[in-house]
Amino acid sequence: MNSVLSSTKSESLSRLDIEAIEMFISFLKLIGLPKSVGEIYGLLFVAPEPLTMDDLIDRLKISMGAASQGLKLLRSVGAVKVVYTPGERRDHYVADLELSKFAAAFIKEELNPRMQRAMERIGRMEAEARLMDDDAQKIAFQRIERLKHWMKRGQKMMPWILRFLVS
Amino acid sequence: MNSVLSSTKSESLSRLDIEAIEMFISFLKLIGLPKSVGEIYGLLFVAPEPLTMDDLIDRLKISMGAASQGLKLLRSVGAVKVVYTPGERRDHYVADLELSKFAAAFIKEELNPRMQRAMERIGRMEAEARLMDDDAQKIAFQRIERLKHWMKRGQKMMPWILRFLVS
DNA sequence: TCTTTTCTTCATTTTTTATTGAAGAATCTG
DNA sequence: CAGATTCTTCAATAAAAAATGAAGAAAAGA
Repeated sequence: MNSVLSSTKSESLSRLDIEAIEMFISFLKLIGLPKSVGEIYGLLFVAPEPLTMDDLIDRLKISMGAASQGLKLLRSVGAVKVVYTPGERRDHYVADLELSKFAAAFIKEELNPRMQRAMERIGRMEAEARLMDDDAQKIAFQRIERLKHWMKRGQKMMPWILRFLVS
Repeated sequence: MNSVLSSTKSESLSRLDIEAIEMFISFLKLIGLPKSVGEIYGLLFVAPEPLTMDDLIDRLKISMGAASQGLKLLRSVGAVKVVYTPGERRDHYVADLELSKFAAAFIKEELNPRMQRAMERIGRMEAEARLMDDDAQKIAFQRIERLKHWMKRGQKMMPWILRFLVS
């Protein structure tokens, strides 16, 4: 059992905690993640010891559902790890400090699939354009070329970015 | 006046239009822009001739307000230009095909300001950490170092990305 | 196996974000 | 400058996204 002294429960947030949390809320929002996920990761990032879900619920004042789902997401992108603590019933969580995980997940889960679908779309657009009369066709192909150009550029850039991120 | 034949009003969307629109909705959403902005840019991107706000309202079935605000935003990032058409009362709009404008605007308006604020935050975090006792301080500085590391990495990367985008 | 604790899921509610459309400002035309 | 047209703004509404918490599943211990 936790002694009264060692319990991290119901400790309130330090200024350091709050700075970290606000920072991650802001950055993670950028890649489309909800506030609660930023809060959870932010707190875990600065926490000197692993925290339980209860700690998070308690200190961040978020619901059980938000905590569970947020941790699930963070685990799925590898940004949070479970630390099994012998003699403790609950799971304990720590932040993986490798921030590139977020960017990598964003690229993998958001950007790449869209690019994939865009390539298919471009194929269909070319088929449509071929049915047009000369003038319209010329303009259409010009624009489609532009799209292809940017797609290629994106695809050339991505591996480079990933390599840069991984260090 | 528009002749009955040349009027582009109330023409419905071709499959090509729809592919382009869906594509831009999807990509612009990625950088936090609303659907209506994607629709507007998508249609302008494939339109062979400049369109008026009315054309957009008509063909996309969006409200006057959405059209006006969407065009304002797109103009502000340089993704749409006004083409003055002699003898025509209304403004005519064309898409700037330089897609990098979106990425550049995103970096300038979203990413950079956040990085700026993050740097300030990190300064405050260091001040807070200095007030902690030894053990906690050591851990705190370790994490703060990590943040600084990623900030530097980001800031090194950005100009490179921008140069790459501009071509 | 039964009981207790911890965690997950998901229907509902809340919050946030985007859209609408009417009022009125700005612009053009004669 | 009056009248008509076009465009912008913004309060109200609608739509989308996130958070809540209760029901129950999974896991651990007795």
